[in-house]
Amino acid sequence: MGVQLQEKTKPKYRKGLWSPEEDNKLRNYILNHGHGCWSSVPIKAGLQRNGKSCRLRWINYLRPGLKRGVFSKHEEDTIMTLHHMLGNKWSQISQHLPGRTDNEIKNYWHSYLKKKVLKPHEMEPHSQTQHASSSSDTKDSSLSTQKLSIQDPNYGILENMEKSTPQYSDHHLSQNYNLAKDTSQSSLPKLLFAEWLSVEHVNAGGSSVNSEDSLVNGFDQTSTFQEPVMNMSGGHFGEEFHDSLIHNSATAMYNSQLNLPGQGDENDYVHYIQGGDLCSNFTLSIDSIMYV
DNA sequence: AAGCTTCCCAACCGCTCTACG
DNA sequence: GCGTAGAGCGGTTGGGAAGCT
Repeated sequence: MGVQLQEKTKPKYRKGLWSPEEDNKLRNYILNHGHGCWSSVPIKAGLQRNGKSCRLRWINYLRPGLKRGVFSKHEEDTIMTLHHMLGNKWSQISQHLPGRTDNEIKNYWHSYLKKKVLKPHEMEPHSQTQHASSSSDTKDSSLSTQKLSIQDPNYGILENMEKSTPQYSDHHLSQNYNLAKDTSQSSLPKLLFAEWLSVEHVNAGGSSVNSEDSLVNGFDQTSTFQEPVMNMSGGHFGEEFHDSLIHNSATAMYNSQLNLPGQGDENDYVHYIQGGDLCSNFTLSIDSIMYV
């Protein structure tokens, strides 16, 4: 009886944190075969997990193109705006933040933005110069500093390497973050939109990005980050928000000193964005420049 | 130095929705 | 129409790291 009952019980699935070996198994399987039916993935991949757990791990951690790291001011603003409009529709909000998962946004909301909404008068002064920090206490300040050190445009795909081989990330970061450091006195996390530009265009613009960096694990991260493209007509957002996006993007581009044809002042960049020339010429979406 | 507290975030849980037989 | 399985979503939890006393 007892034995029969035991035999009928569901198989014991492993729970808790994923090991690097499990990550590798899952990643390799999905990259080679696709996920298909999630319930069959752990069996075929040789994992002692249930399909749901595999799906979550892939979506929130292993999926190529994930950004991770500190949320930028624009991401933060986007979350605040969309949350005001949509409520706790994290999956919908995440659709407007490429490289961010709903879980990540949800966590960020509960750990930081919610407090910011509740206590705007206390949080505001810090948001001007330290929006990456979760609060004004010392722990969060130090945390933000720590997190800024790993704010890599390719961090999403380098994260595993960074965790297992810190020396790699140190080297990599020192190579690629001079610009981010130089362009911001304010310790704001910045994701340069050069990340989404083709290598030729980036190099032509005076920025140096190793072409190999955009091809990791056989994935073209550049193209990965270009989708989904935000509705430029403003259909997703109010007109005011849309205009501010355009303006902020133009300002960011101006500050980044890209060599765009006919560049002059920030207004030229606004025209590029609004006219669509930028997107067609530089394979750039409005989503990507939001992160500058 | 050690114990306690706080916070972050990865992961789990439970629910709803959809597709299919 | 009903039952079942799979997928997706949002709420919640718990481990661990960091700060505090």
